[in-house]
Amino acid sequence: MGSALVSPRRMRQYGVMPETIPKAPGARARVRAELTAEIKSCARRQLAADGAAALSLRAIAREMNMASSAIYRYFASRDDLLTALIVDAYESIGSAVEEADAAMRRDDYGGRFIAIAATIRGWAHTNPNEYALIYGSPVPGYAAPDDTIDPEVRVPTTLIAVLVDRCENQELVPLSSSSDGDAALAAPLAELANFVEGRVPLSVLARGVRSWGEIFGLVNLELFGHFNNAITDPAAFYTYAIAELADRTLTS
Amino acid sequence: MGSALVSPRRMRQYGVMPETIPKAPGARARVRAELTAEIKSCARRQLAADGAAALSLRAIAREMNMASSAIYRYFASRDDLLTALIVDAYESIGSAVEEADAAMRRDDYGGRFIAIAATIRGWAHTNPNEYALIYGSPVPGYAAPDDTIDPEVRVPTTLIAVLVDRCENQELVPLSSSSDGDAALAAPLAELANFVEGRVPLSVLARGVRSWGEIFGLVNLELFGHFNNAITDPAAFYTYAIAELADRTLTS
DNA sequence: TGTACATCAGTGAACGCGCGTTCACTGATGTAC
DNA sequence: TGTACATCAGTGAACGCGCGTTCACTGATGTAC
Repeated sequence: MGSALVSPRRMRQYGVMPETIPKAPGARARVRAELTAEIKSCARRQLAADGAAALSLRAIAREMNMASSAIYRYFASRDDLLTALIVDAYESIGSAVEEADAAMRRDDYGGRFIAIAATIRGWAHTNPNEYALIYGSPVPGYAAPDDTIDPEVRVPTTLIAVLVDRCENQELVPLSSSSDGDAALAAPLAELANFVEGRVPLSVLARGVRSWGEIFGLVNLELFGHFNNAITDPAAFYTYAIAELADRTLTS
Repeated sequence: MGSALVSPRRMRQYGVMPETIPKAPGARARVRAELTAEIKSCARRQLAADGAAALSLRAIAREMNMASSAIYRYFASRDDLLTALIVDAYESIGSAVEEADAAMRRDDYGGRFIAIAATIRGWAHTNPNEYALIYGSPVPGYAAPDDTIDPEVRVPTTLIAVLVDRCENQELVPLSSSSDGDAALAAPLAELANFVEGRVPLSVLARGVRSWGEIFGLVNLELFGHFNNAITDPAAFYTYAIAELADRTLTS
């Protein structure tokens, strides 16, 4: 593997970078990145088959025709691999949601909201076990490190951005029970309010959180089997529900 | 254990049933029921410590000072025990919710709704791992048998009962977008509609499902850690949210 | 440019562990007559 | 009523398995001069 590759140093001497010759980071680094990715995708396949708790380094090594000890060249421990998978999952759904949002006209607030909500369900259906990994019950004995926070926050941040844009760029008709509720909400939503820096009234922020809850609640209930024998067509119902939800979240 | 007990047959001869003497089902059956319960409560403790995937028959036996093989006198397999725990958890939250509902005046629809929603969150906080067991990601490699359906359905059924009562006993002002939506909802909600036998308009039924989603969505997000660094006081926010939700679910 | 050395990927054996489940058994409890 | 037999709870050893992780090692790739 990589036996015909030329070293980065030699490339720099030549002053050229032909397509067939690996780029700057070096052949070894590239192969390393590829194998790291392959381990993760293999792990993801295993995740899909048996869930996070059953994730096994030995099984991955077996599937990759490596010694089980070789995995430790790429991940320091099982927990490290799990963290990488969690981060990847958050980044994956985060990008999907951000792209869906970006594809809509900026001032089509309802459209953006619906696009985001639809993308969440779509991603969850395409990647059910990664979804369960990040939005299902926490893996026993595993404590997520701080690296997961930033990726985790991308979805709710995108949702909040819609609210912010809606409030900043359109004349805001105060939402029905807003004036009464704002005082009661100041303390409970303190952190979130600090994040949006007053660009969104508390009552609207509260609606945003409730929407966040409803979206993931519906997806959870469906994906984890609680709609069986009750909701005949979950996709159609979801479409209906998020249209209504967009309406009530973004208009007075 | 039970060495001084008198047999049921002898009791029947005596014609008396002193408190100190075991009742009809027989001493053995009673001890058996007690030990079965003890195994389950021990398993529940283990669940709380390490999650469902880590549930171990050997660990339970160890904690109970039994041979690991003895557990098989009470549960045919690990999956059987897991099923029993799942059924118990559903029954537990089901009873809690039904009792909370029953404690309210029948025609206080908002109060009943709020009581139900508050009880769900309360139960989840008191029994976080049982909650995760039934509302979190499914246990890998475990397929819930049909015995779990009836207990599972108690919570949503109680919620629906409030809607039914509300629609049957109060003059119903049609909910805003109901007339338009009903056609689109007929197919997706067919099974549920069949269950309520037309006592509730489809648009109201849809609101019920959405509420169900929001309630469990909010509880899930909070319990599984997604409110960290965002919602400062989840309990207060939840109280606010379900009050609003009750409003929008039950009034026009 | 070629050579000497350092870095790194991957190996295979081993450690120590816990698991679910089966089985032949002992002894206590319940039942029929 | 007491006795003979059947039922059942619980034991302890064993089977076969997979796991995460460590370690000393080999050989290939990259680097400095």
